[in-house]
Amino acid sequence: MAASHGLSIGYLAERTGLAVSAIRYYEAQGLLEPWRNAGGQRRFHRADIRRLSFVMIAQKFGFTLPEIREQLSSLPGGRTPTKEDWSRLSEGFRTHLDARIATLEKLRDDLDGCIGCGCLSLPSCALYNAGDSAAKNGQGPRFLMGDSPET
Amino acid sequence: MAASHGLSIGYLAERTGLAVSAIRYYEAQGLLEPWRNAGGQRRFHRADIRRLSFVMIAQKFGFTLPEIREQLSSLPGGRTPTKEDWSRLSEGFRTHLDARIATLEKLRDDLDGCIGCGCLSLPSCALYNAGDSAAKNGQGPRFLMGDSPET
DNA sequence: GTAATTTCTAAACCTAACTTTAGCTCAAGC
DNA sequence: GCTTGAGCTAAAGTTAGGTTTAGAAATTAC
Repeated sequence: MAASHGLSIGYLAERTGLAVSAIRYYEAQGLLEPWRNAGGQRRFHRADIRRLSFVMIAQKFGFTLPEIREQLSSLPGGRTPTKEDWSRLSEGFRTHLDARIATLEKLRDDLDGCIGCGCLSLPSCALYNAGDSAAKNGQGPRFLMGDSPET
Repeated sequence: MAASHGLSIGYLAERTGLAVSAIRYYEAQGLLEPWRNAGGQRRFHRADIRRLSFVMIAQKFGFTLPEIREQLSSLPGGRTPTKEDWSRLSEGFRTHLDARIATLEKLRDDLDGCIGCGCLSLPSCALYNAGDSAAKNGQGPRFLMGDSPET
């Protein structure tokens, strides 16, 4: 099944746990570049298993496919990550992850200051500005939640 | 502009910073139940500003719209959250957030144990099982990244 | 009273990351 | 050599959370 002359897409799927359709999709996104055999079927390098493993792990850290493609293409000759490459790239994962955690922790701190408050006033409540990695609109919300009585 | 007999959707948008289309969408998702005036236009309670504020905050904590709808409907008579309701609901936010943070911290710990490793072996690498709030498929991945040589 | 703004509905479109379907071709097993 | 199973492509579908568009009706402003 695992032909000596390149791996089939089905074999790769079996080895990585990915769906065949996902592997084709990744190719379309430029994460892999299989060649074709005489009959037009995709053939993969054994190293592509490692490449796909890297993709799967990078996704866990919240990277998008375009970002992962960039990480992969930062490797000399667009090669598949080696053990040494991994050490370098994973430092970037660490940074990315730390930032996500910090954002959530800030949100938690703001929440703690708000649990007893309940004003939910949009102009003043810290929760509205907490955890924004980037401000969305020019103006941002002005608004409130503790307002006047009814209707 | 803010008619004494109910608020227009445009006014609500102005007060909350939400797009008019988003407010209509939230209504379609069951988060709001405006009534209609003689001409068929939506009219909202002033308390709906608070209701929308709650929705916006809950989204920051990672809740989906169906989840937020449930939280709102857990209130007696489907009322808009009061200060007291907020204290109770926000405890749930805290729990939810703590879980998300814990997941990411576990991922970070696993990464730290893996940075120098570089095996990326799918059957044995902790990164594959780290941070899964729920196992995805029946079987799960078996797989690897540290495999045999090449091609 | 008329013009400009809002609002209305329904349906289509958007992004991300895939999956599903349809209709065919290729490859492998016996 | 014939029957399956695996693979191929292109296009459409999926989910979440909305936005955009089109064309019509209501409301507000002057």
